[in-house]
Amino acid sequence: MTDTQESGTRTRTRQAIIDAAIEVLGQNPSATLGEIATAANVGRTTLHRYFPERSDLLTALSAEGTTRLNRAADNARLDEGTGADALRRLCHEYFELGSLLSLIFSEPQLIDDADWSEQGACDPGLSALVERGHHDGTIDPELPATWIQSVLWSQLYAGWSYLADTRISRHEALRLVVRTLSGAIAPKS
Amino acid sequence: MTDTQESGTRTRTRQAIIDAAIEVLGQNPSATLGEIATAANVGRTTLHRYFPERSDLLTALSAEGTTRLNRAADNARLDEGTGADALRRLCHEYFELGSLLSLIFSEPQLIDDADWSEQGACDPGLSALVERGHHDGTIDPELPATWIQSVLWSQLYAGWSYLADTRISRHEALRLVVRTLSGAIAPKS
DNA sequence: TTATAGTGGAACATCCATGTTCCATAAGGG
DNA sequence: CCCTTATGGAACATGGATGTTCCACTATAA
Repeated sequence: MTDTQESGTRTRTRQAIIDAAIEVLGQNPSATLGEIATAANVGRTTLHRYFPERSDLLTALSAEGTTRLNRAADNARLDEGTGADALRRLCHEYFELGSLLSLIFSEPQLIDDADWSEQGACDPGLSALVERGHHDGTIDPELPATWIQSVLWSQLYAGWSYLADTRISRHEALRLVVRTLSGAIAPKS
Repeated sequence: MTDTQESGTRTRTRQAIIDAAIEVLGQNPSATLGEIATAANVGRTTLHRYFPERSDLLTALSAEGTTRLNRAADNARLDEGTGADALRRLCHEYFELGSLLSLIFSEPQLIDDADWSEQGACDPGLSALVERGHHDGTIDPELPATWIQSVLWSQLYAGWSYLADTRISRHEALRLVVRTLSGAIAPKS
């Protein structure tokens, strides 16, 4: 490697741009590079200096998104407790991702690791979690893991939008999400 | 009025463009007018003849969407039976809207009647339905109507996407949606 | 068949996001 | 303090979507 290192200033600027991009693109996926630069308190020239093409920025967003997603999953300790409890923990962790939720939801192809996402597949950790839930009786056995993944994400997105649109507190929004998600996956009597 | 009438041919062409626009924009909200024209089997020139500007087409889509939405709500007979049953019927009807679901979900401002949507409000029919469900014990009283509306739409969207992404049948997708939605709104024991 | 309504393609102008270059200036490390 | 690094603005080029005009072609009705 020639220059694996980057100045502290550059690292900070780069991160500011990525953060701003997540916020802005999360609200409006077709936002302009100019808007992103403004949100990052940076000139459009500077943005191009770090990410020559729009696709370069998207690639960086993909990496950042994957990192945050994995960190959240780690924090949720998916292999502990019942399936339903693990899913609720994952829901809590993911909810903290904020605008990244909207971005991933509206531009799924940005993340979709080549790993899973192969037509009908899904996150392996989630898949195992659901399977466990099917057996320990905390997750409706009629619901496949892929569908539960869809429900989880759509509920998270709904909750985040709800939080943005109403006067509700973050805590209350999360409570609603977890409550409806819990009911959705619960085995039917 | 001078010419409230339009030739049969023109009416058909106009409708073909609107239908195509719903399909195409439902899949990709930033689709080109050229793509829409192609999908409608119509020249781009013709499209401009009916809708001089893009905004004119969007206005027409708004009207068409509202019409279909209202028709679906009528078919669901929201004032009959328990709140939960009425909501399930509405879910069935809305699911039939197909690509319109995606379009409304990704471009909510297209529909948002000035009527409701006023920060924290929602469809009055739905609101009444939920209130009824709160009292007849079929809908979790902790869930406000606005949140239930969010859940309904996000579930519908999830189900429609799921249908598009997997090899599942339309009927099976709807079954999953109704099943999870029913659990989500059910009063907790 | 003739006249009219409806259509589609080609060519053109325009706008806007994108990407590039250049330069003056500000910031930070030595 | 000085020199390198980093930045932001202005100006310009480019490409794609949009909107317009014009004309030839087709179908339909009289």
